[in-house]
Amino acid sequence: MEDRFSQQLKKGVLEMLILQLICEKPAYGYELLFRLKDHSGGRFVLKEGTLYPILYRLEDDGLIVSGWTQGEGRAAPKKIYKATETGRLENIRRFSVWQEFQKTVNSFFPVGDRK
Amino acid sequence: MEDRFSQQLKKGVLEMLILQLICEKPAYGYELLFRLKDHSGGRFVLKEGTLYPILYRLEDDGLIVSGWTQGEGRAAPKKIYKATETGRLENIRRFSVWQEFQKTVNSFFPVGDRK
DNA sequence: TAAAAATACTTAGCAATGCTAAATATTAAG
DNA sequence: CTTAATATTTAGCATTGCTAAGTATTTTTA
Repeated sequence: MEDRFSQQLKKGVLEMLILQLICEKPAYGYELLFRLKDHSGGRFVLKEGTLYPILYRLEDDGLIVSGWTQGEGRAAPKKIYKATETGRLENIRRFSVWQEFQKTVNSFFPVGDRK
Repeated sequence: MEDRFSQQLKKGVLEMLILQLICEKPAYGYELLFRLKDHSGGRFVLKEGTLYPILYRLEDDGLIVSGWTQGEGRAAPKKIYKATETGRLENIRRFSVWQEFQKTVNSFFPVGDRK
């Protein structure tokens, strides 16, 4: 299990990362679990109960849109998400806010501490 | 007002920063509001209702200890917090976790995006 | 071919933390 | 004397990540 601190650090950031992944390439939910896990070197391993509500929020906020795949062959239908133009702009804005945030936080620690 | 995203980014980080400030120098609550605001260039401006519960948590977790000032002159008593040895170790650990976390998150964004 | 595992999505309820707001009390400033 | 600043406390809400469980289909395995 993960400690409380690491858990809290993710707040907000997970949504940013999922939006970034969808901006890179349209994706369906279950697939994102693996892209997140792989891309983070196993550091962000989510259960479905964490991921799907994030997708619903992003859609409610108009940052992504969803559509079901038409039965290709005999595969079960999947819900594909892709970024809207608003979503792409918001993604850029969030990364910029995140970068500023990092700078501010890091400035609290003397340079010597940053190995 | 601040947007939801910026608000969520603070989760966990505020507690880390307050512990860091107290590790640097013992302090009382009200004073920390100003040190936080000044050190962050006005980016972390807390109400008392945000700060004090963080101090109580840090104390409950044994990372800081408190003591009241003896009436110096006719000044009202203040509750001074200082870091315990456990607190100093935990502070170092958290900064290390925070640094790893930043690296992982940043790796999701192509280098070109990082201005 | 029957059982098990993997794929895929949904939902309910809990825990942690930041936010607003307000109450209390003392001291300093007008 | 009234107001503002200092200083601490507490209550209640919103957001978001977590666990857990349920449903349904497809693929693998025994």
